[in-house]
Amino acid sequence: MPRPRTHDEALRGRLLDRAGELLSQEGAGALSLRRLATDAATSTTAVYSLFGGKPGLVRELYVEAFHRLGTRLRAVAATGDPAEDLVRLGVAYRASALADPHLYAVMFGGAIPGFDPDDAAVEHSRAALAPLLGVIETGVREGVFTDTDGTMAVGCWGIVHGLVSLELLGNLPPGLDVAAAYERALRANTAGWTRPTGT
Amino acid sequence: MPRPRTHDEALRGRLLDRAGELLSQEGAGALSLRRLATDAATSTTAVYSLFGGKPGLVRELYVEAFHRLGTRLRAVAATGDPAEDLVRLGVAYRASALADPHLYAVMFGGAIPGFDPDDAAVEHSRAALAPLLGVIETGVREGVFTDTDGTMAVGCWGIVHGLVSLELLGNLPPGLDVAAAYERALRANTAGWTRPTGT
DNA sequence: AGCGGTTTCATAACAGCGTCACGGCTGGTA
DNA sequence: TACCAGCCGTGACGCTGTTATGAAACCGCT
Repeated sequence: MPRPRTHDEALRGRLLDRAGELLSQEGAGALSLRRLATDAATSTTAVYSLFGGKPGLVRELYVEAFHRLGTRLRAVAATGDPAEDLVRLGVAYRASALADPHLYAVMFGGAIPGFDPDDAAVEHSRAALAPLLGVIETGVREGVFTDTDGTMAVGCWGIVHGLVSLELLGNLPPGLDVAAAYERALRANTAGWTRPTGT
Repeated sequence: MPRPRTHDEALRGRLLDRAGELLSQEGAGALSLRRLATDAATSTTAVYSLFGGKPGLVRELYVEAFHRLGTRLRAVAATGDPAEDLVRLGVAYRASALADPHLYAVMFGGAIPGFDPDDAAVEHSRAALAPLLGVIETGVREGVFTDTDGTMAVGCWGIVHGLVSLELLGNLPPGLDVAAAYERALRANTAGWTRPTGT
């Protein structure tokens, strides 16, 4: 009979914790299997037993990262105004990215060369954005937003991700008040999807 | 007297051409100095003489990439309607990125680990976006756009870059008509910056 | 209790990477 | 013509992810 898989859960946790620390504190370049194994008092082979290799390990960090992002987005309280909620979601998204830029780079920046998320992992990324879809659906139902086919969610995700990416990569003009510009850009984009009312 | 620098311009051109080919055809992972040197019938040391190292070589590709992007954007003819021009610029931007995704990854994706563009290189990126600034300025002067402090350009660049990034990384939902959704999202965002007129 | 099959993980090696010290060759300068 | 700064080929160093090998630990079974 094949012995059931009895991986060392403590070792697994240690590796994942330390990998997250290395990534967050020193960036993707510092996340090498040898250093990770040394820091976790094991050898590089353990990573292959537990995760199948470096990409498998990074996949866990990737999924965890979207889990955290989803938690932060779900924590945004509804104000009753879908347009306002949308902007607040965007602000929370940016805060999450700025809180751990290297982790954000793993999610969207292709920071680790050998790693490409599979479809199942990408599914986690979409699940994290459920609050965005919820707010838009509410707004459409209330007649505030004009979206008909889900394109609005794509557009909102696009501008949020794009601005955060540009900021993290240092491509925004120096001296710009990023927080203010970010919020204004989000409000403008939201306005473009908002049904004109007699305000 | 020190002899003036008499770099082998032919060798320099061969290296840059082949580096661009390797990057475009097989991605950032295929761009190794050893392979590049072999393909160009030289040795890796030549890259250090001519470019100072791999980051220096990639810097040339980076600048060239923005030069091409700028050329494509400048080729977009003005229609007289700034809002329409803005969308067309966005479409040209996407076409440029899709034409060479790996090159786009060098520009914005951090595809090559050791490479971070210096300020002068980043300046080239902003220069390539001059047509965007021009269209917005025209729109503001004509009273079509409501931007006052340049935030609109940041927002437009953000949504364009964000959507293109998500598309290239495979994060958009499968089955989506990307071209149509992209253009609709751009029109909505533009509408959010457009002064309401009695249409 | 003790055995056998199976998995985990340490050791050590391999190929590939960017980088650089060394040194021969080249070609403009004096 | 003699010189010598600069280019670039050779070879090495330390790093990376990966893997073949083998010992030890563990499970279910008799």
